[in-house]
Amino acid sequence: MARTVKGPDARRERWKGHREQRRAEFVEATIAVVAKKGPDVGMEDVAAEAGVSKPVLYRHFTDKSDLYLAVGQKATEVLMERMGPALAAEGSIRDRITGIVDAYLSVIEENPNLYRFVVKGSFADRPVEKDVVAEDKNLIAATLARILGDYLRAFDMDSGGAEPWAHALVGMVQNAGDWWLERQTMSRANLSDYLATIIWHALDGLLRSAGVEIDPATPLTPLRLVD
Amino acid sequence: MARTVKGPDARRERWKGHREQRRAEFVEATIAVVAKKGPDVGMEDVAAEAGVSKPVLYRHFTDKSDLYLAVGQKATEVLMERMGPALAAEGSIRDRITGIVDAYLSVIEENPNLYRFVVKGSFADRPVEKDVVAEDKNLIAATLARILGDYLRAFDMDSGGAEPWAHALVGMVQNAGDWWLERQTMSRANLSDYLATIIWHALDGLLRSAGVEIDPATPLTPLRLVD
DNA sequence: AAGTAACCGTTACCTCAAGTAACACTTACC
DNA sequence: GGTAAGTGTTACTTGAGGTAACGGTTACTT
Repeated sequence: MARTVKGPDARRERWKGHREQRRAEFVEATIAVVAKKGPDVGMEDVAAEAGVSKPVLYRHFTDKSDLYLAVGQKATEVLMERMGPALAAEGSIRDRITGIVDAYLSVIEENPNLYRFVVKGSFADRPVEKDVVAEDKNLIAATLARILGDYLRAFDMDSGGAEPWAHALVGMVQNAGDWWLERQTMSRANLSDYLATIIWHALDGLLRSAGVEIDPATPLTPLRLVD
Repeated sequence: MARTVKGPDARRERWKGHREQRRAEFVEATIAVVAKKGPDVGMEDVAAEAGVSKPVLYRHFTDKSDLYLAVGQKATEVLMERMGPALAAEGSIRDRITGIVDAYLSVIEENPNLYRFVVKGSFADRPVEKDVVAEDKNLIAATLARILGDYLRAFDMDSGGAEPWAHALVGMVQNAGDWWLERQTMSRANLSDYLATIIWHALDGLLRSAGVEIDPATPLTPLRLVD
């Protein structure tokens, strides 16, 4: 009895969650070993950190770039979690922009090696197609583009520029952050403020040129969150 | 007679220029083979393209990253040559910004594989320290920072923001250009205009907040060229 | 109870690109 | 004629990514 109704064989289902969990475990191991030994770790190091030999690792990831990709996604997730509150926060626009930028900077400041691993160590050998960072940046940029587009449409403006805008903003913050991370010649708060100023002025100019006036101190209710 | 005054032995000097020329030759070969076979070429491919075997290549470059670096520098040189005129051009500020951005985009549009090789294929294996792209981006950013700083000082403004500004701008244009290059969903002119708009507004806002008013159509004599 | 589908894990190997050793020949300065 | 630079070759070493082949465990199926 029980289930003679059998789905395709319960032995197959038995592990469903387990595999996911195991992958996550290896991703954690990678992050740990990167934090310890710097961004130039190999598959063997990762396996060792997880207390296991290479083939086991390869049972869960087809490939180095597969692992790297997973790490990148995890990192993006962490990043998003940190930026989410800043995105949704109450307060003036100016302050919210600063908050978002600063959230980003604080994440890379706290995990410099992970950041380098994901951003620099990418491309996992051959295939330029399967770019690891690109995926993550695109995800972030897409999120941003959606938010921007919504706001533009809310003001009855052309939303065609939302995508280039989003990618421009992402690149701007990322590159400035990268520079800052390597030689820290100013405080984080300072940089956040500089970047937020640039963004704010650009945004203000854009709206102004469409005849929309906005006060930097206006709270401007969020249209929607990260979703 | 002649020169019994001997410098350290003329046999050493004899090749001085030659080595430089040879390096340049290999750099050209790399660029050629990358254009032909895509950004994922190995040392053997490069050597073959130059009609020579690997060890010869290694006589002139200590290392893969050494070659990559040289290629990056050459590419940066080309880029600078193309952006130079746009930097120095007469015309309104707005137009000049557009010109500079468009010059950049046109270069990556014409050499997509070289661009990918330099930007993505970087990091030449292990050493994250010796980052290939970073060098070039820093060079460009430094040039920009100098120009910006000079202008800011000319207006008696705090020039401390010039460096972050420069890195922000570089990242912005680079990332937007990257996105555009992969999926060309808008015309180059269109993107140039969007980016120039962002930059112009940011710049305008910065000056405005310091009480300086500037007309986008003002020619604004260049303080100095690339130098 | 026997079979089997999924996992656990190992050691020892293969592969391929980066980089090197060792060797031989050429040119022009000394 | 000696030698310091360069020209070039084939054949090797190295190291990291990735695989083969083996054996053990668990819990579902028959």
